[in-house]
Parts: sequence; C-alpha cells; structure tokens
Amino acid sequence: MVRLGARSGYAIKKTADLSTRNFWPTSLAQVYPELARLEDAGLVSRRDDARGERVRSAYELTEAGEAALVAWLRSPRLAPVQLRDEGLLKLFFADALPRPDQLDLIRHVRAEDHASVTELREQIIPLAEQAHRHGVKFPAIVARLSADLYAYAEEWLARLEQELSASQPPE
Amino acid sequence: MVRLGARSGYAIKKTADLSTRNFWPTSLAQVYPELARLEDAGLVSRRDDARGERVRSAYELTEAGEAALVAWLRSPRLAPVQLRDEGLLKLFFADALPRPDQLDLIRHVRAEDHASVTELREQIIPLAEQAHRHGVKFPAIVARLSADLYAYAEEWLARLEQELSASQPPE
DNA sequence: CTGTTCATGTAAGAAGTTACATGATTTG
DNA sequence: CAAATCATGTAACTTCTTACATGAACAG
Repeated sequence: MVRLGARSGYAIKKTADLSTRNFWPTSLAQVYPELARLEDAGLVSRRDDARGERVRSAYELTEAGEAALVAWLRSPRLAPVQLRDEGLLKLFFADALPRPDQLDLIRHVRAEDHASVTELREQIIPLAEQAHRHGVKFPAIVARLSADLYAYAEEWLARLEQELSASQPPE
Repeated sequence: MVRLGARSGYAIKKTADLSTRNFWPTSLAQVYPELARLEDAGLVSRRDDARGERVRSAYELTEAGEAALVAWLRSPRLAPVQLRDEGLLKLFFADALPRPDQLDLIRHVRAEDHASVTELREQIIPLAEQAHRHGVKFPAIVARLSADLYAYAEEWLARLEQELSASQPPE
C-alpha cells in the first residue's frame, strides 16, 4: 500500500477499505504495529510529516522493502484460502425449511451478492481505474474479477430459484 | 450436522471437513465445547453410545433444537462474509513484478482454483449426491455452486493470461 | 463555528487454531 | 500385529476486532 502511494497509517487503512477489503480485511489496530515492525526490519522508512500541530508520519518503501515485496510476490507459497460465508452455510442446511422459506433464503443470498456487485462496480472499480491510468493495472483486474464472480453467483442463484419454483417439493 | 446424521463430535468434524469446510471451517476444539453448550441449552440431547471400553456420545436434535435451527435459517441476518485469499492479494500488488513473473503468478492462482474444482468434483460432490438420494438436496446444490464458481474463476484467469501474453508491457 | 475527516496509538476481549494428552477399535 | 482410524477433551497461543482515548485540521 505504501508503494501504491498510501503514506500514512490512516491512508493505508482507507485505501485498503476501498480496494483489498473484500479479500483481505484490515483494521487500524493492525496497521500501526505492523508499520513499526516494518520500520524495525528496515523495509520502510518513516519521515516526519506533521500538519501544523498534528503529528503525521510519511512512510516510504526502502530498497530492502521493495525487494521483500517482490520476493513475497514471487514465492510460490499461498496461505490456504479462508472463507466464512453464513449465506452458503444456511443454504447448505436449507433442507430443514419448507419450500417457500427456501426460496426466500435463496433470494436473500442473491440480494447480498447483488449488493457486492453494485459496490464493486460503483465504487471500487472506478477508483481502481484511476490507478490504471497511472500504469497500475492489477487493482482494476482484481476488482473486475471479484465483480464478475459475484455476478456469476447471482445468476447461478437466479437459475436455482427458477428451477425450484418450477418443481414441486417431493415431500 | 447432528440433524444430517453426524452423531458424535468426531463425526461432526469429519462431515464438516467433507462438506462445509470451504465456506465454514471448523476445528475439533470448537466442536466439543459447542456440543456441551447446545446440550446445556436443551437444543441437543446426549446419549451414551460406548463401543466396548471406548466412551462415545451420540447426539440428537431435540424439538427445541430443530426449532432453533429453523429460526436461524429463517432469520434474515447474515454475518458479513469474511474472505482471506492470499492469491488475490498477490494479484492485487502484481504491478511490482516484471511481466513473466506476473504470468507465473496468474498461472499459480489458476492452478489453485483448479485444485479446488477437482476436489469438489471428485470428493465433495459425489458425497453430497449420496445425501441427495436420501432427500437431502442442498449440500449438493452448494457443492455444485462452489465448483462452478471456482471453475469460472479458473476460466477468467485463463483469459487474463492470454490477454497479458498477447500484449506487450507498456513499460 | 460545527461536523466530518484526518491522524495515531493502546488495551481489553473475542474467536479460533495448534499442540498436547490419551487410548481403544478396526482394518489390512 | 502394526498402522490407521475413531474418539474425547484441555491448554496455550495467535490473531484479530472493538472500544477507548485524544485532538488537530478542514470543509461548508
């Protein structure tokens, strides 16, 4: 984030909320200690950047920091994906519901997917495309991938709803 | 899980690993205390079910437990989706890499997606379809949705790889 | 001149994982 | 008869979030 231009801890958190939040959530209480660790390790440098009375630090990547970033990006290890999705969990157990409630649940999960698509298309993708104009391509790529995935899930659930509406419950 | 036939804590964990793991991970150290809480709340009943010397408990849903399950399924609140995906995070920052490494990264993330598709199609869906034959439909529906989503992501990344291979980096 | 945003941190608590501890039963 | 699986739990630890605490600068 520092490399992409977020210079203060506050700016890092704000940028993350508008870009990586959907696949890598971050809280301010993580950002500040992490910046301190990175500085100790010599991966970022801190410069005083006060606005009048208000203290502010401006961080930049050091050469070692840039190298560490690239080494991480190149390393083939990926931590296992962690997903917690209560909508899918409810769907999994939906056999316990009568048919009309099953359809309500499907519509509800679909609506959540739709909200994600909307947020991505209206807020996150436009921002990422600004970066695109400055030669930074991948934030926009990831945002489009995310939006397309949620849109695909939305369509999938719409088809499911139609199929279940058409068929009578066997019970 | 108890309702679907997993009677011991161990069986619950095993079932979860073969069904809900991808969207709701569970550890054994959660299962046992949670079963105790559910029993205290009167939502499950515990029966002794020893195998010879080895102690074993068999749990069943009580009427109150069934009602609580249905109430949860009907309640419109969904906890926010939590996702942590290092592959997407690396893609997000991939502008820091030279083009060939970007392509390697995309291929790597795609391979992980492919592995998920394979696991779902070869192990999880077949199991869920067994339940389907006993009138339990939704585990198979959710497994198919998951598999289709991963397959969609895989194709999306294949297209991205082709586009990036065809175009020369502007830098 | 008031409300929002910018800005930095700490502390307490919740949630969840890994490792520990133990041992019987079943399968090949 | 050895290895894998079944089975139940606890303890320590890690990770992350929420709430707290504080206050300057800026926009309307």
